[in-house]
Parts: sequence; C-alpha cells; structure tokens
Amino acid sequence: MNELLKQNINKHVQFSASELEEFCKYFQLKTFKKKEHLLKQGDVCKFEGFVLNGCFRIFTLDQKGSDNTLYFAARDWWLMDNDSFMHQNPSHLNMQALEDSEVLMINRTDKLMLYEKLPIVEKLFRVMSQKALVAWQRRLIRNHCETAKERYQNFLSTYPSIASKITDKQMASYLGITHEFLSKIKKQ
Amino acid sequence: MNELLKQNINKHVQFSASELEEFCKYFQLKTFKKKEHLLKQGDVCKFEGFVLNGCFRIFTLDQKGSDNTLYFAARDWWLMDNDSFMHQNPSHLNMQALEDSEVLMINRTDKLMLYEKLPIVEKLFRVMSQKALVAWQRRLIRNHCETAKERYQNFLSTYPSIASKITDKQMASYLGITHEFLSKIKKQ
DNA sequence: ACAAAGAGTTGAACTAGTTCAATTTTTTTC
DNA sequence: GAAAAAAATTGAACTAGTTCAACTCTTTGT
Repeated sequence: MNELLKQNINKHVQFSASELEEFCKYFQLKTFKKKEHLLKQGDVCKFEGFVLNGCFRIFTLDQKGSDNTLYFAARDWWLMDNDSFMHQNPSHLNMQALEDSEVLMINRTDKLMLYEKLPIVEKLFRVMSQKALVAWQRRLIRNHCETAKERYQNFLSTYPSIASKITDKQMASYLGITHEFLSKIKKQ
Repeated sequence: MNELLKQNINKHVQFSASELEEFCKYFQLKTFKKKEHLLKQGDVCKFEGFVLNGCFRIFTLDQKGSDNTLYFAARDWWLMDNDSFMHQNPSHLNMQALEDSEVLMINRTDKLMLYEKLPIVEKLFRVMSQKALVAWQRRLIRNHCETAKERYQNFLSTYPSIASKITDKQMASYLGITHEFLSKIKKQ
C-alpha cells in the first residue's frame, strides 16, 4: 500500500528495511472528497501527510481577502505546515483537495516520537527541508526576474500533470497575477 | 570567542555543554575585508559559516546580468548554500562582505562527520531549515500581496540595523525593484 | 433537466513599476 | 586632496499587469 511512500523516502535518505517499516507503520490512509479541507486557516496543524493520489492546493487568504497559492501537492508530494506543526499556533494555510484524494497521514505525537526513536527520521526531514529551501529560493528569484508569461510557460512544462488539474484562477493565484491577465497571456 | 554561536544554537535546539563544545570546536574564525567574496558563483561550496560581525550580501547574477539579492546575513546569521553544499555542484550564489567581517566557518568534511557523530546536529539543521522554509514562504506571499512601498517600509522596521549598512541599490535588488523606483518611493 | 454558481473572456481605463538618459552627490582610490 | 568611480536623484516615455464591468461558457447541486 505505501510502496510509494517508501520509494519517496529512499529518494532522499537511504533507510534500512526495518527503519522503513517502523517509520511507515504510523501512517494511516485517509481519503478526501473534492473540495474537502485537510487543514483550514486558523486550525492548529496536528498531522503531516503524503499524497498517494489526487491533488491539493495549499493557499492563504490575506487581510484584503485575496487568495495566494503557495503550492500544489499531487501524488508523491508531502503536505505540511511547518510553522503551525512546530509551534502549535493557528495555521495561516488552507490545504484543500482539488479532486478526490488519498493521503497517508501521521499525527504529531507519533512523528515527534519517531524523531526521538529513529534518528534517521531527523535526517530525512533535514534533507527534505534543505531541498525545499533551495526550491523556494529559486522560486522567489524567478518571480523577480521572469515575466508572468515566462513563469506560466515554465509551470506548464515543469508540472504538466498539475497544470491539467487546476483552474486558471488557481494557476493565476500561484503565479501571483490576476486571472484576467492570465487569460490575456493565453490568448497570445 | 564563540559564545554567540553557542547562544544561537541553543535558540533552536537545546544542546548539552559537551555537545556544544564538540560541535563548536570545528569552527574557525576567518576575516573578510569589505567587498571580499566568501563564495563566488560557479565555485563549489565546501563550507558553511556563522557571522560574528559585519554583514554579507547573498545574491545571484542571472543570464541577463541582473542582480538579485536573496538575503543579507549580519551578526548572528548563518551563511550557506544548501544546494551547492549538498550536491557539490557549482554554486549559483555570491556571498560578499558589505563591510569588514568576521565569520566562524566549518568545512564540509567536518560538518558531514558531525552529522554522523552527533545526532543532535541533524536536529539542529532540521529545525533551522524548517524555520527558514516558513520565512521564505512568507516572503514569497508578501511579494505577491504587498506593494514595493509596503515591502520597503516593512524591511526598514524589521531589519533596521541591516538597512543602515546597505546601499539603496542593494535594497532595491532585495525588494525586486529598480533602484530608480526605490528612489521615487523614498521621495514620497 | 434546470437553476444557480463559478470559471473564463474581453475591453477600456488605469497604475505600479521600468527604462533610458542626464545630472548631482557620495565614496573610493592613489 | 584631486580624480575617478559608484551611488542616488529626477524626469519623460513606456509597459506589464490591474481593476472593473459586462458577457459567455461550464460545472455543480438538487
């Protein structure tokens, strides 16, 4: 069932078979209907997830009510709100299923326990976080030096399977432009 | 000498006195003259640093030759290029001293050894990376939902000591605007 | 199957931010 | 302390992206 999770882990850090077993056995399969929220802004995040099937959108609503998409999590992606999970304060993020989805979830207590019990879990999340950091830094730079059209085209070619699952409005929110402008870009 | 480093570590993860000693003894003090580079784009990053005094600017030059500032590292900040350090490929980043500076540096071999020898070091960098990730996500959102003027004012009030050390050109490059436009913002 | 809501398109007027070029001010260098 | 280099300012013309409003097309719920 969680072969995909095991493969994902081993892409980052080499776990032994027994470490894999021990780590993975705390994950439970949960299903989400389209539009259902895995996390809502204001809630405290008490779990982390790994997407087996489907797709989620992770976004925040700011004071002015505008909708900013941080990222999309499809098959083989992790779902977490590091800030709320770490400090147990209300989350700024929403995680909503874009289609019926399956997620392997681990609750906070078990994850904290595993950090202690299985030192390699520290390493796994250290490596994953450092890789994610690099990706976020690149994205910020690209937002500065590329036009909206370039960013749109890059997204299409980098994440074709995600692009096909999302609406133009969600795409525009990810790119940081209005959906009207995205429509004009597409026309060209 | 490296009291500041020890305090910084303990802000993230509680180390025992002996762990602190063992970890810190691998750091060496290096000094950099104003304008000197700690890392140059194209070089492979073989060390990480912690700033004791002074200030660095971390930036990239893209194809078009334009200068993008990722962040400034002043006293009590870490300097690292996770991407190049992890994969030992040529760095995309420049790290340049904005004034005469002192940095505690650890080389790659020692750091990799310490990850193995002292499991709490994994935890330290896991926690630091997760916090940094949250900060980068926030910065991206702010770049989307705030105007250049708002971002400028936020920077001034959040990092007054850094703001006083950098030129307007460097500030503009951090904010993602032209220095001409920054000058017009300031006039208001 | 129909009504209602949401997503996408289009156009016109607008604004935040850019580009380029000229000028002044500040800093660096010898 | 003068000369050179770099930083900052200003203005005019421009452009990428926004806003608002009207309309059409698609999806959703019952």
